[in-house]
Amino acid sequence: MAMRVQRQDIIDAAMALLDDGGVDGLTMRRLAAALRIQAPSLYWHFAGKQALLDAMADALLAEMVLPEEEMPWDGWLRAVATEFRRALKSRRDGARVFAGTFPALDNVLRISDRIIAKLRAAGADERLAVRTLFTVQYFVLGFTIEEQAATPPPGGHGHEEGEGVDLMQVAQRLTAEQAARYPNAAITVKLLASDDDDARFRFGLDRLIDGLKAVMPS
Amino acid sequence: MAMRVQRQDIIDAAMALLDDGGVDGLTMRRLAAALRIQAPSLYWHFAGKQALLDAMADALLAEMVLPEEEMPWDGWLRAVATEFRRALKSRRDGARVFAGTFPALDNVLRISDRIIAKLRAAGADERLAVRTLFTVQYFVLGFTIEEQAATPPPGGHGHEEGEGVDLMQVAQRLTAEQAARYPNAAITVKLLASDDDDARFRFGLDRLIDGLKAVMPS
DNA sequence: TTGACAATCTAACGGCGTTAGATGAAATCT
DNA sequence: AGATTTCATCTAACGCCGTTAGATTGTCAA
Repeated sequence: MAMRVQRQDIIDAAMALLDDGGVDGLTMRRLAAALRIQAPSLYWHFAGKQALLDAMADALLAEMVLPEEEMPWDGWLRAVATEFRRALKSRRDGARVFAGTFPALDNVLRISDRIIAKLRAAGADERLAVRTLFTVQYFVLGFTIEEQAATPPPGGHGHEEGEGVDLMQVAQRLTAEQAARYPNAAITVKLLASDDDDARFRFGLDRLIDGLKAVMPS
Repeated sequence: MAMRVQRQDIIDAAMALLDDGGVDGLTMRRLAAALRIQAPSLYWHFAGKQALLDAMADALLAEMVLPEEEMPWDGWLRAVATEFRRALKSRRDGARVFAGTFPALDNVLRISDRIIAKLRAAGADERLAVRTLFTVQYFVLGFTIEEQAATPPPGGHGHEEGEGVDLMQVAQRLTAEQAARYPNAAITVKLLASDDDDARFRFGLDRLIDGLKAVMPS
């Protein structure tokens, strides 16, 4: 007699399933099992798996809180980008889920709209505003995908040795020959593994926004 | 009696299969069929599909030609980034293939090494050089993934109506309600569909490198 | 000739997304 | 109250997928 499943229940369960198992462990059958129904029943609520993933991507953005309206555009944009990364990281493989979609869903539209409005209010024309939006988005998305692809240093309470790339392991597996031939690359891997992700993110974002400042009319 | 298949033959065939069918159409069975062998035979040459994809990602970079050594670092880096995008776009879904790997393979190491060397020669310390490298890489990768996810405007000789997102179609499917509530977002989709990809890429890349210039010692 | 090794084969396992069509439960209408 | 529609689920199955186990072939060296 269990209560019937609603669309939002499915999204919630899918998010939970995403957190353990990652996107590769998220299957329609497992999702159905978690909801105590059979897999084909999901297709009454969603046209297919992609539609579910689109809804999940949109749900990720629902958690975003936009900064106050009064800030100057550059600080505001930096805050939005930081919040975007936070939202993507709130679920395992969140960035990969988002990157695989092109959803014209409510939250995506809502946030895009706000960003464009802010930039236009700061004096940008349509094209500059749109290009700025997407440039920042590409950076954040690319950064976060790779950030989530690396298994966190051993602190991460229970990482199950599943998927993900262990940077330290990569560094050690470089053959002596490779390390000798490409010494800078060898250093890169080691340094990347020890660098602070938040600081790295801030570095790139600040460079980008610095560059954008130079072409904004204000 | 047909000649036995070599590792490189498999990579070549996989690249060809990637161009029609995309990454979703690239299966071990189809790849084997194209080579006139059975699917399990592939596992003698590659440990698994991921190893094949890693090799493909590395092969994408093999086509990169680095600019002359004498350029100033900023122009040189811009040229490398442009060439990186070109290499990713040389095959359908190339950016997605590359993004799904973390290969410590020869071409990746070789090119990383050259970039770090160039930045260090320009006065950057290790950390600045590494952060610069990855910041640019994230932008290019993010940009190109989304660029390749959009089906090109009707010019693209035979695009088979397969996967990919048609921006014009997205724009038209926005409900009147959505367009009314998020007018800036509606404009965004239309403008994005009509903007020139090369110019958009140059815009973001130039802003990024401008921002980097401000923190390079030189 | 005999062995070793490289490269392929057949057969199968378990899992996947998805479809077709029947079945039940709840709300709505007459 | 009974009939009908709509919502939500079910069973059964199809055609793929990546991958493994283990037998079999071809080729070259000792």
